[in-house]
Amino acid sequence: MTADFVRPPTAQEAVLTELRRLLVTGELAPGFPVRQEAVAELLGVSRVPVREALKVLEGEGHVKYAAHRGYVVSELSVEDLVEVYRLRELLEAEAIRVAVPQLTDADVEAIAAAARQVDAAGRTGDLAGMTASNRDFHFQLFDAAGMPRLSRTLRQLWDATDVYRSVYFAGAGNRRHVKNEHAALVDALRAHDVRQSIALQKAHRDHSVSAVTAAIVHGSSG
Amino acid sequence: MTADFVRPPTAQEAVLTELRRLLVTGELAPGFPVRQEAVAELLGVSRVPVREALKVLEGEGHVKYAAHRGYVVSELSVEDLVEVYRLRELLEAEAIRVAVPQLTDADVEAIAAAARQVDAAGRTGDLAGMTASNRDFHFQLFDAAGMPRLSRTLRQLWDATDVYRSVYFAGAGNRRHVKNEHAALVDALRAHDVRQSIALQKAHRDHSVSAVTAAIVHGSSG
DNA sequence: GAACTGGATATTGGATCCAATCTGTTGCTA
DNA sequence: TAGCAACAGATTGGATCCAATATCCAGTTC
Repeated sequence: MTADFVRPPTAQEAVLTELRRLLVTGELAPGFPVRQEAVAELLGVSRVPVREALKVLEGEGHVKYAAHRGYVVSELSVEDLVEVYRLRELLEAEAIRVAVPQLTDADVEAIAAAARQVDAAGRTGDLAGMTASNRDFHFQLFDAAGMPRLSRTLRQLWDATDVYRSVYFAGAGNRRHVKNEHAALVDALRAHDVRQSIALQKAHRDHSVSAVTAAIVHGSSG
Repeated sequence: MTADFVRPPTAQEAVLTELRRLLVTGELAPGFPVRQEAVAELLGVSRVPVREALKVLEGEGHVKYAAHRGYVVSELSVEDLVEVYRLRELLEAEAIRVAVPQLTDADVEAIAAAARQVDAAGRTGDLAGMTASNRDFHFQLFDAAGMPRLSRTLRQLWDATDVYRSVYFAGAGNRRHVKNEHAALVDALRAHDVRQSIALQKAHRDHSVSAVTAAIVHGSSG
């Protein structure tokens, strides 16, 4: 019997996972109301676990809630996006500052492996795979700082723009950029060069921000 | 009829407010399990809104959740505390950097008024009043940056240590410190002096960290 | 005596039902 | 026609009931 299949211990978790997927794929699009009954029926559960999952997503900013009016998928304005990237700049720099000096060879290799996975997913045009392994690449680095609260905050910030991120990976030119930038960052990590790592991460981030900005101004009706 | 009392539109909100109060006053002490039934009975509601409120608190890190085992009030280790203060340092500096140049006279006066309220509460020994108006003092400044996500993140960080904060205000010497430091900060704000404001906020924060650290190592059994 | 098995109890998880609120529409009135 | 009241349907909020799981303890086996 294969042991790598774990059914979620609770329905709330299963609902949460599925709602996250619907949000990042855009099947639940920004601005749309989330009908509890519809979600419950879709997933074959009652509304109770749906409501608990929605409360989690509300805390993460993915949906907005108004009493007796329900949940709506959050829309990200350009100002929000700029703020998210500014906060990421401050916090990712801290994570790198702390993590890089204490990276082991095994850490670096794991990060490099994630970079190769991004690349592999890119070659097959697997957008979901790219976003997942890209996230893996960056958070292996951030988590190495050993600051769980920092990691959690960074995850929230990344989550907020996840809906729009896949548009960046859709462009072939961007994919080539990503590959080169990841490779350069791995080199800097291997050399334990903090300044260079921070600079490369910043450049990497700045490249994606314009693509995501464009996605927002075109995608949103307002 | 006085209009300043608004009953919460939903029970979840009422439960959330009350649970927050129980957490900051320590009536729900770190490490203790939160029995849904007990909370529900205490507040005269069913377990459903209690569970939704607990999911919010879980997202904020106030309680920890394990499936089928329920919620436990989070404990803050000294490492957690150090991390929280480091993140505050980074983010509060940013808030001040953005807010101070664009503070209006009215903003400064509102902040100064909050400082007087802290002082007034201090003279009557009203610890809850002190923590509340102290928070008001600082977040009027942070919010003036016009960065809602930054404000939200800072609130989470402040919340995390709120349980332990009142011990700081309990000392008469600390109260005098607070008064002087708030006054100095208001002067710097009035002068629109960013560097000085950041420095004073840092000193202010550093003074409280040792008191809170002491509270943790004495209060916790581990 | 240590480890395991089975069941009793406490607690959480989820489904269903009903109440409260919101939204859109119809019809009335000025 | 503009505005308002009343009603109907849809949707959310909450209470209750039952199921699933965990914990604890007694009894059994080796």
